Amino acid sequence: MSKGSSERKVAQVKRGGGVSHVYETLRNEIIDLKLAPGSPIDETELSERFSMSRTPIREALVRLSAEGLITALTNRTTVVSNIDFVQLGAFFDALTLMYRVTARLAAQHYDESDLAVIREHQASFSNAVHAGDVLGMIATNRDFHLAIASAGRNKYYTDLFRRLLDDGRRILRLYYHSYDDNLPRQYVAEHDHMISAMIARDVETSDRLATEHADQIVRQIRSYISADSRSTSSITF
Amino acid sequence: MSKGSSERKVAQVKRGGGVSHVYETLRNEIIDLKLAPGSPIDETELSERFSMSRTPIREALVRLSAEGLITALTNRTTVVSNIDFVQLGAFFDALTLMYRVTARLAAQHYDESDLAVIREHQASFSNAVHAGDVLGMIATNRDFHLAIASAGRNKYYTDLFRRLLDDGRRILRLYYHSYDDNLPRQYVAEHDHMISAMIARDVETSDRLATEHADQIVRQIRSYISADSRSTSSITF
DNA sequence: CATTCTCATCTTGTCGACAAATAAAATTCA
DNA sequence: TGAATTTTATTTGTCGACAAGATGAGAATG
Repeated sequence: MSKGSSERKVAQVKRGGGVSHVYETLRNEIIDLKLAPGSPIDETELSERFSMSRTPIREALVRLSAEGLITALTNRTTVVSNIDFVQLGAFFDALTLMYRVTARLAAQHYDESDLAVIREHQASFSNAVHAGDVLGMIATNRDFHLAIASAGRNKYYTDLFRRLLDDGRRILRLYYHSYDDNLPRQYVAEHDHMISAMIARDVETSDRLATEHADQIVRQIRSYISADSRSTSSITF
Repeated sequence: MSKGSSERKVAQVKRGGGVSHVYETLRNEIIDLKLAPGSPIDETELSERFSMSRTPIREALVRLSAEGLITALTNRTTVVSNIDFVQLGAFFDALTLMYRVTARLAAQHYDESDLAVIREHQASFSNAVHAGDVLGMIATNRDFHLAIASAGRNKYYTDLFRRLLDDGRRILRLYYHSYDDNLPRQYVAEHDHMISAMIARDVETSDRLATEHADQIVRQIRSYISADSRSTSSITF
């Protein structure tokens, strides 16, 4: 713009690769609450930040909008979607059901490669817990459960579960300062039990353990919300 | 382009309204199989057809891609997604579960306005059945069940259910020529029973009826597929 | 005659610019 | 002073054009 012709494009990785980069970057920032709910998103600003035209930026935003992570008001500025506390009950309901269903299906359909991936994520989660890395816990926990869902071989459940876990990440991120110290260790053990039941191809036990795990997490989040004074101030508009 | 300056834009409805028009038009054409699975989608061609630039066309395509209705290969032409017969078991599984869950929740949470909408769609379905309008049946049946899902007040379930019902529309559309004559009438009766159970707020009966209804539909589709010789030739990709 | 390389053409991905719509600021009028 | 209205400015939606990558035809070579 100002420097002239010599500066082409620094990190023009691939033709079409910039879009997914913007998409994933923004997606992570939204889920990790680096972009606060309700904060406006300026296309021109992003265009400068990623040093690319508004067109690919726009495409990434459309994708995020389709996922419900941002809300696009026509002709007005688009904003980061709010965390919908009104639908919290629906969230817990669906989350619990997906925990159960994916655990059942994983016990039925998993193969050795699935198991390897699951164990890997469980190890990462365990590491994050012992290191006291709360953000790592939240992320690796999500990956662990998503790996179980993948082993279940049902894309419909996997897709919904991913959406739920990501919404959950945002909520947990909001309350992570009060993240308890002993609960994560318990989660590690519960994960191990779930893996054992899956290996035994024991559908009913897998279901039961998943239910308990889900109930535990729901209870945890509920207690955070009721204990935290911010819960009311976060309910915007 | 050639005529000069006098022709501006004929149906420039609203600024930003063209995108959703393209989106919905293409969406319906894909679901109704007017656009065959695997058929290529040319942006320039659509640009001429809707008499607008490629930019809004592209935005609609990104949305459809996010929904999984079209598959975009980078730098290559995008195609209408295939009906995934490999995942058919997963489809039936998720469909049945959503029938059950939404019926349960509707019995718990519906209000009078929901009931009115549901009855309206049921009437439309009934009309389509008596008129022998197969395409109308498929569409109104979808709307009926989606209305029940809405009454359940859980956006996660509603969104997944919509996706499932639309995938189901494509499959039914593929086999509609063998659509049986007496089954639809039975469906009308089953729908009425489901409404009655909902009004009685009887969760367990709603669940049971939904399960039976789902099993019936799954059985129907399965019989079509096994009876139809096209089932193998349609497995493209 | 088959195979590989080259080149032309076509489609997509990206860009800069302009127009419409909205939000903000300034001005006028009661 | 305050409310209504005009003006300005910012931001989004759309456009036409160009460049990168891909597809396919035809030439060249073995």
